[in-house]
Amino acid sequence: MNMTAQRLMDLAEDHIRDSGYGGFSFRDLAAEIGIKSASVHHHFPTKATMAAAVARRYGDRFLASVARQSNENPEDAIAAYRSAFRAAFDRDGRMCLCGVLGAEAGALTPEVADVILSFFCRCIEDLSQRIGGPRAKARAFHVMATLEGGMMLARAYGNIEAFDLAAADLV
Amino acid sequence: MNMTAQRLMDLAEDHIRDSGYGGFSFRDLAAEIGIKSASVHHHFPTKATMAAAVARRYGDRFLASVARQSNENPEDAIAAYRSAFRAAFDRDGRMCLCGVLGAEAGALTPEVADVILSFFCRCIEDLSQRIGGPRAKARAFHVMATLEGGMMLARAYGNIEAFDLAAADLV
DNA sequence: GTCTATAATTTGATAGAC
DNA sequence: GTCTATCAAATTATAGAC
Repeated sequence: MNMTAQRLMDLAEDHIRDSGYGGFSFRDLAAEIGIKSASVHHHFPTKATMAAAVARRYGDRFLASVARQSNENPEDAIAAYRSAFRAAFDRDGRMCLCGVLGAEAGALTPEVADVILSFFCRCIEDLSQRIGGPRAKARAFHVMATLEGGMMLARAYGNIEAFDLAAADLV
Repeated sequence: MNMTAQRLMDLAEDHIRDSGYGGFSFRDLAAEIGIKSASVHHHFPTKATMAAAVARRYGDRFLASVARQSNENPEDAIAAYRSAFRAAFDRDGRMCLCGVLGAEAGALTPEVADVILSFFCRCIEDLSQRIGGPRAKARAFHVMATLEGGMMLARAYGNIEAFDLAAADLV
């Protein structure tokens, strides 16, 4: 993966997090780094392929980031996920890439939908194991839903306070 | 508002709930009821105007639906919201229209974004009053975030069980 | 209220030269 | 790896007849 492909993925990631799958075009991305749209096809054969690659990289990075957090007890695991999502939103006011695409599920090719589903499965599996106990699975679903929904509300309000209010009492 | 306009709004609502703002076109809607796209412009001047009208009607109907539920205590209010969203998802496997558009916030015109924000404000104001107590506002944000995120997860999983797990412990 | 016709733009994608 | 050139299709929108 060379530098141009990485810059293209960076831009696509920003656009998707801001406006969804329809929020970027090969022409726009190309113009933003000073090349032509035909050159983008050299790095990614189709738009769906590129979106899948971006979502895969996003998921890998996110999981790696929460894995670096401490893991003493269930509260730590939940806090790690909350702070990872919060930091991203605080940085640029955009929400979770997989959350945006998950909401648009009907517009996705199976290739992209698989990556999105995989992201949620991996998060919930990881959270479940770290939370533990008889209600681990339900608690993991609850945490992911609240954090994704909290980012959605913060997007609509244009204010991270909505996320903080929504996620304050997460247990 | 005549019957053709209502049928067009019904179709647009389904498409948006499935695939977002980019998930419908005037041509598609027109074809689905057997007219031409130029005729759609007679009922709605622009696509953004139509999306705003659809979102407004969706919000009015949703608020009216939860208002009809009993309101004895905070648990009743939360249950009313949960069952209203759940019933819609169970009916056709699609999520909340305002949730989808909220996630795509960057792609919306100010006109549409205003309606989406208004929906969440109205829900949270209503929930807050019915929940009551010192933590009412935070609890309302938490409930809305969990339900919207729960629908997003159910969309990604293609299974309402994800919603039920996420929302099971809502208080 | 619906139609035909069409404008103007954007989009995803390809062929082939350098 | 990037370019020029181009295609085929889709999209939003408008003008004006019926």
